Amino acid sequence: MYKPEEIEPKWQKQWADDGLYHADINQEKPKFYALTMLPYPSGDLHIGHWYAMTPSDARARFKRMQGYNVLFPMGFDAFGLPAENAAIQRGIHPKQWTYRNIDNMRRQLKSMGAMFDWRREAISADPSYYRWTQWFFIQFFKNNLAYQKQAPVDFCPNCNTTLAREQVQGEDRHCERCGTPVIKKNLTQWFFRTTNYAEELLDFSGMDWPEQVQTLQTNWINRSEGASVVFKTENGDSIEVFTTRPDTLWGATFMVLAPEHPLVEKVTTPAQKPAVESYQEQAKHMGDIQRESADREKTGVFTGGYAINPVNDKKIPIWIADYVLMSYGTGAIMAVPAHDQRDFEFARKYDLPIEVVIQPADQNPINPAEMDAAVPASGEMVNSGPLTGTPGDQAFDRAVEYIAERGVGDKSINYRLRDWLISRQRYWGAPIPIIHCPKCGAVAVPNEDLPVELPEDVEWLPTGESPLKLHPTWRMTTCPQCGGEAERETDTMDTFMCSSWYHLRYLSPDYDQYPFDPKEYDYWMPVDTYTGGIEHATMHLIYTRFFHKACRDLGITKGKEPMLQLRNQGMVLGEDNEKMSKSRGNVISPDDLVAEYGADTVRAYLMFFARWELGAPWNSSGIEGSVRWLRKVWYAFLEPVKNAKSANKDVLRDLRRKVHQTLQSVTRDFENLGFNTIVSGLMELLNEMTTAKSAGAFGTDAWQEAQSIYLRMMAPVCPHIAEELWQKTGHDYSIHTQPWPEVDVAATKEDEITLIVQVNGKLRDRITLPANVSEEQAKAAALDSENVQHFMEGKPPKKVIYVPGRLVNIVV
RNA sequence: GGGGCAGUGGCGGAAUGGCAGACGCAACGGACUUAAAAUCCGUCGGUAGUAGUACCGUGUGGGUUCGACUCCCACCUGCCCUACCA
Repeated sequence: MYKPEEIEPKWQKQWADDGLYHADINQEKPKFYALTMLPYPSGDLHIGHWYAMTPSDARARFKRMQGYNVLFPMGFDAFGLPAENAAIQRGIHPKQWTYRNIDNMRRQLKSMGAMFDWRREAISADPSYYRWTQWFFIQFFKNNLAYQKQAPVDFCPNCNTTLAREQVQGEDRHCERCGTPVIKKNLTQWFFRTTNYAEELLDFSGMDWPEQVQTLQTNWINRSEGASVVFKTENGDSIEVFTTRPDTLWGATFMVLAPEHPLVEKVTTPAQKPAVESYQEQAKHMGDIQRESADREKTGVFTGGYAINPVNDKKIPIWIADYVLMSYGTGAIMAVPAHDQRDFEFARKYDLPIEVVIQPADQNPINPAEMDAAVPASGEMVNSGPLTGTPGDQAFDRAVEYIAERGVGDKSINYRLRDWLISRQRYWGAPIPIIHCPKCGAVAVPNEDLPVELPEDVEWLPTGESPLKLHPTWRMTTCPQCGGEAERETDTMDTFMCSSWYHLRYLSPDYDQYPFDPKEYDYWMPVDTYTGGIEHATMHLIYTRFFHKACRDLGITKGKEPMLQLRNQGMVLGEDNEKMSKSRGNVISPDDLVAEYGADTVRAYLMFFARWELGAPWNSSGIEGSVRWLRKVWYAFLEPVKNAKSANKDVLRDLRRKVHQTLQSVTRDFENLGFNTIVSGLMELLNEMTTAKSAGAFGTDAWQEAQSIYLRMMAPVCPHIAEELWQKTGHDYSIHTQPWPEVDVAATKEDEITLIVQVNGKLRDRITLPANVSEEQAKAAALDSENVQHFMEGKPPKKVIYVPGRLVNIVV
């Protein structure tokens, strides 16, 4: 009887006692760093965690059997808001809540039978971990990669904290964590200079990452080429604008500033002041959702001020309007109503002049008075002073040259990517290691004082405000520079900061001289295969790339990228085809499944039931297929067949062929992470083996070989039953240290082939021929076929196509 | 508005441009059983036919090719990302 409840705990204990999955530096072997995104300790391991981790584990095991020294670590992304919510709602300290969950989840992870090297576990909420998170912050701070600025930032009123731009999602601009629509607040916050790396982050060369992730990141960074041009106001202030159409500069008939633009106050005339201020007030109170909706009618107010168009010295009015956003470009635009739809609408509404300066070749001369929409196409420059007559394909470059020569602007590249806002007004995170001194300003906490530990004696108010702000003593300290009274920064870091470098902490979680042991780094990095959900495409995966590159420039890390190959798994939906959630009651619990079927069955089913990168709805009866498979394997290998015949040579040769053909395809599928066809290939081979067994193959040399190869192919998928059967069939412990079997190419060759015969591309017959048949013989045999002749209707063949080993196609 | 991904039986899915539907689930028929479960055997895209077999069939319409689920173009549907981005 196959009893997973007995064999699984037994082998898990044995493997742990023997340190079977310990990965240590070994210069003799090629290394392989397999990494799967670490879980947040929310309380229970979800079937989605299993779906993400099991195939990654199987792939890591396969690599190990191939002879690689494989590192496959696990840890916990342990800081974050749910812990604090538990504190507020249930009165449990976040630390207690988190570490209790970690204990439970570690137990659940162990029930998977994965090859995690638990000695390398890292928990981001441990002071020994966040000490280095803080150290990284200080390196960034000292090298001008971390800075403070006041800006209108996104704030989640439910989570009571600011968010990075990436963490605001969807049309309604909601919080990534809780779904509440965010609001804008003007606050002083800490940022990392991710924009310094915008250009480099667009370079995916040498990386084996899914196209989709590259596209998502490329779109997110959104590089646009144009020019920056400086306009002067009448009293000499500069207003810089960014434009992608410098060739339309002569058509700029007004300027628009964002309502929050710092120059608004200066350019506004006393007469316009009341109108401007009331518009600013209105813009401030309007939600971003309304404000950024493109179909809203454009509104704005004249400031009374004027600017000079630097190419033609024309005096043009300065307006403010909320369709110009302070957060993109310079927060100011030159408006070219003839060639930009937004500016056109605005000009028509407020009766501002429209000047045509581009004439596309395929259109009739444009008359501004009759236009009902802007003409955004490129074309010959007209009414453009010295550049009039410049053809469309040269217009951009000539215009840029012209403004550069006159010193009023230059070519410029703009990105939508923003600097990463890392301040969080929360308790349960790594404190930002800064001391604010009234004399010295923001001063980094000295290295010897790290970590800045979170105080444990804290209280939560129902408001959700950070207890660090309210703590009676923690906040008060002295300035490391002048020794005077000073205050600690009370904001903590975005948890994405912790997860930007966890792959480095795994290398040496106990090392206390540096974030990682350089020897370990040199051996293991970079990560060879990284797996996780695609939802991190524009968050974690951008942050961690930025982090690596920034650290590289500081001499901390090496190489272009931290993760060479990336693969994304899909999502397991509930049986009702909806996202699993407690409120829907469609949650599948891995603990229940393991109790009912055993871990190997769950692993096999998760790898089999869907294309990994797509995911699929769960199917409770589908798992029966995996149950039957393992039961059949058990009996096929252990029970001798009753009244056995003796197998003939054909049976054994066919068996060997199928075994080695399967080995070929399974090896390829493991390499390419094609997990569903690994399992289906093994099922198919088992069916063949069962047939061979009843034909008397059991116990023969060919059978022994088949069995040995089968169990080794199965070992990465179902490690427990494979180990048990390996032992029971007389092999030495452990199957997981065995080499991956080698394909006997000669054995895979068919000695007979079935040629399909087509007439005009339609299947008309199948003929069986010796594998070494010549082209002439094959064609002759095909033409000889009765059915083929029937469909040729007596016509002579015009052409006969022969694909060796596959088909003959007769064209008549 | 811009960009991306996907569309194959009742379901999940398979198929280096070459036999569409491997493998599995469900369903149906049968064997074993007093019965059920388990197990085993068989059927399982549609239409016509007792059958051999024929015709149709991979979202729709075109194209390339001796040959298209696969490559190209257009469209439809669904999902995801993004968006007054200057």
